[in-house]
Amino acid sequence: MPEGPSIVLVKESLQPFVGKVVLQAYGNSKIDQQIFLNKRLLDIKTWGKHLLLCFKGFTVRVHFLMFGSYTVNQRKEDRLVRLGLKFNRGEINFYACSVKVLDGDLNTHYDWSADVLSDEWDKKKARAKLKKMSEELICDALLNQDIFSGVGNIIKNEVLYRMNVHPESRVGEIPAIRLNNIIDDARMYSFLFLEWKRKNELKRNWQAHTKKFCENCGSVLIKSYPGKNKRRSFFCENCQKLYR
DNA sequence: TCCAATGTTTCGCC
DNA sequence: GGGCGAAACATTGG
Repeated sequence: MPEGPSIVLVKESLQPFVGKVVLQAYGNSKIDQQIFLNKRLLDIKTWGKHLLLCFKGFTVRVHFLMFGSYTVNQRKEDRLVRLGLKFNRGEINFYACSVKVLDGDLNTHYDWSADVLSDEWDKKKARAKLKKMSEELICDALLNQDIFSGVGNIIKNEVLYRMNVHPESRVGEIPAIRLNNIIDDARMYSFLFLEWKRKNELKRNWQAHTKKFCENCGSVLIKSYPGKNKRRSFFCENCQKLYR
């Protein structure tokens, strides 16, 4: 569920509710649920891993974290609903997610150019941000949502494998061309992820994530928890160059 | 059966 | 107050 492309698919699946009016809101989220009553769902957007339900004057941000889920027109019997929105025809239910209300103009809350899946994605800005953190390891930088909003651990592992760069490489030591390639591939792979996930063949296309062997050279892939983030990394010491 | 894990925020300590 | 790490949250597949 959680990486950016998966959230785009959630958005797509909820399109039938856009333009509809909320008749009832419920659930155990701490937000004031009165605010939804008789309000029209105007639009659904995403910013990286954030799902954004837009109403007049405010937006609800849903973040699925690791384990969040949702159902459409049905409920999970054995789960508490975090936030449910009932419409004239049908309902949306969110579970085990983070829910927050954002007031006013969404554009004051989000820099769309940081979202790797956005039309407004700006790789030059990503480049400039990376320049300011030359000591950072690339495995941490790729997970930085201010730079690569929407990139998660799977995308991180796959991009570094595809670009032949070791996760513990220092950003400032990676040659400019190669760093540019990583930036480009973060976006490119995110779209591949989206289409593979849509067709239910994402896992089949993983080359590094959770893999045992390098399909290029046959070496055993290293599994470790590098960097500040200490997130699971899979990489080939033979094919992925360490810059430091 | 158990454990790790597609994520992020908050809290406590130094 | 900053930096760091642990804890918290909560679900599912391997």
